[in-house]
Amino acid sequence: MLHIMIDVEHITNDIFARIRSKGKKLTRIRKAIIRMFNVPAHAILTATEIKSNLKASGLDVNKTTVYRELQFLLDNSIIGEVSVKTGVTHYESALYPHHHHITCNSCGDIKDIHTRELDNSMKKLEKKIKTQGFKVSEHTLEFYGLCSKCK
Amino acid sequence: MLHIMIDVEHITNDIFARIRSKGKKLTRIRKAIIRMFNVPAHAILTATEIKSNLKASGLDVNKTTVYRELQFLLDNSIIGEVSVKTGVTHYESALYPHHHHITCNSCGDIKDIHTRELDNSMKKLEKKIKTQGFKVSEHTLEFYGLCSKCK
DNA sequence: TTTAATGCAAACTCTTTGCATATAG
DNA sequence: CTATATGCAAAGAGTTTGCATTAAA
Repeated sequence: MLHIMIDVEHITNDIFARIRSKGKKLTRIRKAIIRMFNVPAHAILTATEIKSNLKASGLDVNKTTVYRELQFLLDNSIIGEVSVKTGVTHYESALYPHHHHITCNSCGDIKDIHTRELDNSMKKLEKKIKTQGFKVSEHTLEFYGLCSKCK
Repeated sequence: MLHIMIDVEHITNDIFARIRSKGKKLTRIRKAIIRMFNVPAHAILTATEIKSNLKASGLDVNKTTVYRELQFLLDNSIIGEVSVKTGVTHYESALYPHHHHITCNSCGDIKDIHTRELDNSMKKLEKKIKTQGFKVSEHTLEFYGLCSKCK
């Protein structure tokens, strides 16, 4: 089992500093959402989940604000979209090492997968695609199946 | 460049036979949509695209019918969802060899990618994931970048 | 003739936009 | 103060549902 250490506090402070330096504001809501994404367990969240998490912690925020905040965080490369075919957009921190996901087809739970053994053949493949006319900037790899609870 | 020969007519007839044997009906609309997916070029389509393709060929079909037909084809494993993060659900034939896609971030065009060189390490990886409690049933691999026209 | 498929209207979810108000810096 | 962020209402996509009608087998 590969463990990757992540200094959540350091990452979070970097994000806050970057936002300040751009003249944008660090509101309670913004800070709460950024902290929600940047936890050791690496949260994968939808707009609705963020809204209810905020409510649970005493912040009753309008859904419009949540969507606008997600757009802001996307624009500033603080979060990214997760490519899972569930119909609803999922987001995750953009500041964690490159990794992939496995989604449980039964309960919908999503877990991280680190696939260093694939990285080399993946790089070769992207070069091959490049020679075929396409310039590859990123890729997503998603696994689907049943988690230990559901199988 | 790897070419894979696909007997479209044979695949299509198999699908038609399967539908008949289940007591479902082969309507003009159903046949037209199935043929739309099962072409040598391997179509990747949205509900809206299907509706306008049908209209172009003289069949003005209600959008509800298109969505219900897509659901029917999904339920019968005749098509599958494509995992691209564009916000709209894309579908493709489920009866083509396992492959992946590259999406152009500029024009939205999607092309097939065959990645046989990756298959072995992918299988190993899925076994590894299995030992970690998850039962993997499928995976998606999507590349994003710029196509030759847009770069 | 019987079951499946279709059209239409309406509803529902997710997401975005316009505008007035509130708040961080 | 002044730009940025927020709330509210409304609109817009994409998709689904209920019910009456049509068409395939």
